Amino acid sequence: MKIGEVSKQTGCNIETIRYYERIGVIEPPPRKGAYRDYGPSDIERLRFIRRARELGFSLEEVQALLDLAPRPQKNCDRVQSIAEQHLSNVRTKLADLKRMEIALATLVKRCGTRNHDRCPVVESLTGND
Amino acid sequence: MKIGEVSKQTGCNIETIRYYERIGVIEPPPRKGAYRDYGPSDIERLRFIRRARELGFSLEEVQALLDLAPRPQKNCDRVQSIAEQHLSNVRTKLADLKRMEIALATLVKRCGTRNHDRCPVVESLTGND
DNA sequence: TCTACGGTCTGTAGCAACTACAGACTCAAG
DNA sequence: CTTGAGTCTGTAGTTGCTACAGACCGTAGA
Repeated sequence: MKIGEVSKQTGCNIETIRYYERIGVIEPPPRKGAYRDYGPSDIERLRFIRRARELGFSLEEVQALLDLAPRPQKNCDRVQSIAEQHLSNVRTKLADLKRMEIALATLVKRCGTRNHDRCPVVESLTGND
Repeated sequence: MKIGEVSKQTGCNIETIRYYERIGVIEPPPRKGAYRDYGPSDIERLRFIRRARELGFSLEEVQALLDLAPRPQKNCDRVQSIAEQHLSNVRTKLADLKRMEIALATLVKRCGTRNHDRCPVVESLTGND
């Protein structure tokens, strides 16, 4: 199976797949002639990576999960702790973003009311504190 | 005023200030001898940048805001539209993160209950869809 | 005046996680 | 045998910094 097909089946784009190979997240597949020749297990692995990335795991975390995945029962605790750590990071980011959203929404709203001589966005960014 | 002092007063670190100069977000200040010599308006500008960055504006957006800021009344509409656009991006990210959080929390929770032969995190990332 | 020392200078390289080429090559179909 | 789509390698760009190395500057104390 050639890389274009793999790309279609996994949703990873071609450059990304080669990139993963380069940095060691996936193994270099054998070659059929000059072309990389992928098998079903490569598809699985790439799908795993893709799902994990969609959940916001870093490639480093993905790598760790991939190393633990072959013996899930044995490594469940460690997998859980990676996931928990990541969840807590996500929650931090979420809180940050929420604060940003509130601040921005306030600004934009003040723009709408037009009870001002000056631009409230510029004013607030210029700030005097 | 030397760069170290500016760094303290603005919260931008020294390398970052020089970086902003390099990419043209701030003007190169005059030199006193070999050293950059900043004035109060540089402090203001850097504080503006810092606040905007904290609200998640990209440097490109910050640049645009800085260009518009000197005539706030005239450019209020454009400032508003940058802010609105950004707010909408923030809301998109917020929604994405929220989805991630829910998915992760579900996984981690299933880990906790231990009603499983296999690791639910690995299972779900491996997936069969 | 010499010297030590902290701050500053320039220039470059690194980070994450891709993405985007250029320019060469391959391989199957017509 | 040629065409053309797909693939190959290698390198550079993206964003917003951060982290050096190695040189230099300027001032305070001896």
